[in-house]
Amino acid sequence: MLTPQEHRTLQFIRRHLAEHGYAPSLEEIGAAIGVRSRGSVHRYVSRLQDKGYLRRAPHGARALEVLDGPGDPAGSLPLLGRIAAGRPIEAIPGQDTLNLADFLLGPDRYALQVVGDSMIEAGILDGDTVVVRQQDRAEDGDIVVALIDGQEATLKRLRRCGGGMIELIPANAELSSMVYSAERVTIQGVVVGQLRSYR
Amino acid sequence: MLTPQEHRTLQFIRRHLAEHGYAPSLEEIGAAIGVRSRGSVHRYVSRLQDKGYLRRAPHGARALEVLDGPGDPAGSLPLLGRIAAGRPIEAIPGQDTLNLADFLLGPDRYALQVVGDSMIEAGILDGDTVVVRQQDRAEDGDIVVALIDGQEATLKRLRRCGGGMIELIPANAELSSMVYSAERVTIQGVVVGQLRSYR
DNA sequence: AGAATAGAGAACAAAACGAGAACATGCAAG
DNA sequence: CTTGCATGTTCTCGTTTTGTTCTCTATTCT
Repeated sequence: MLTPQEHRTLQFIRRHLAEHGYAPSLEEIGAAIGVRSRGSVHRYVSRLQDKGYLRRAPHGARALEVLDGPGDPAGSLPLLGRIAAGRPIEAIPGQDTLNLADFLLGPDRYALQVVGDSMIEAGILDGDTVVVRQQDRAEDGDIVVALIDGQEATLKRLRRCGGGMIELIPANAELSSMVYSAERVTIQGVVVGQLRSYR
Repeated sequence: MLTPQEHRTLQFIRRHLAEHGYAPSLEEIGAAIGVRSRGSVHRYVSRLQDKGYLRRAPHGARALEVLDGPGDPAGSLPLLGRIAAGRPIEAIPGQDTLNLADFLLGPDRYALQVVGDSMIEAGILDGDTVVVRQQDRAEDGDIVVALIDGQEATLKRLRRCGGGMIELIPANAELSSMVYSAERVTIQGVVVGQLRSYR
């Protein structure tokens, strides 16, 4: 079992890792847990390593890695069924678990946070996050991340007009679609998923 | 594990790649992370390559490819930034990873697949999946799973009227809201998240 | 008192860092 | 083809940060 200081150390390392993407230095850990001496911090980290909570490369700066503690989330939700207005919730045969990874993850994917209302009628609201698969081709009707003149990035629905022209259609009646010659438009990726968190 | 500079380098390469479709030059990377010397940048890129985050063709200009880094924890996506129509993709300070579990999972949550268009103006489309937190209370304005007369389940926005009446408001101008006495309505949960997968 | 533990800090070693020179390579303009 | 430019590669140098190993002291517990 961990001592209070060891626990604080591990907590801080986890938090720092989540927040910055890289491990803290001994100095930083010390500042966080209220210890001035790097040597003392070193002792904590060594003990956490011995107890199997951390892995560490000798002499590598910030070469800390947090190992799986007990009780890490599995990444899935119970999928109870379908809800339609005015009916009881109906189970989906053969489908009782929603695995987030299967649902959204995949190779060459990344997330972008959407600013603005240009795709609101496609159910993509200001502040939503879209999952984009990186690729340079898209089909008509796909929602794409497009680069115009190598400068402006935008999220729009794609349609090919005749004559090498490309139409980028917002899903917002207040905005009008733009038509560009194909050379001016580069497709950076296609939206394959979307997610939102309330509050 | 990555050092802070290595991390910034990788983030910038990812973003540049997503936005422009080709890798940045050493000079551009240097400018982005605040290093004047191409040699130093080269060292970063080499180290990222050694650590398995990048692949690189020798002597090819801008011949960089981002691999699925060993440091990317399972169940997460690289969050490259914000996209607003007509602007370059802008990095989000202090936020470069989207952890699906943090984003959507939590205690007492389950998923429901939505059938119908009754919440379309709230960005919840037919076929979307909503994440619901099970609870029997909700605040005005929450989107709730409500059970009417213990029979019909429905997804609506909640509003309390005076006199023990409850209004369930669809987000669809073609439908009208329904008002029930409080006894007839049971709240099953509150929508806390939503996700969608295209194709 | 004696043993165990924690923090401070010194001293050293290794790694990371930034700069910049020098050279190689590939590409495109002339 | 030659030249020039952008780019990648390989160095060296000096500095700073970071990790490692000590010893010393204070505190706690038995």
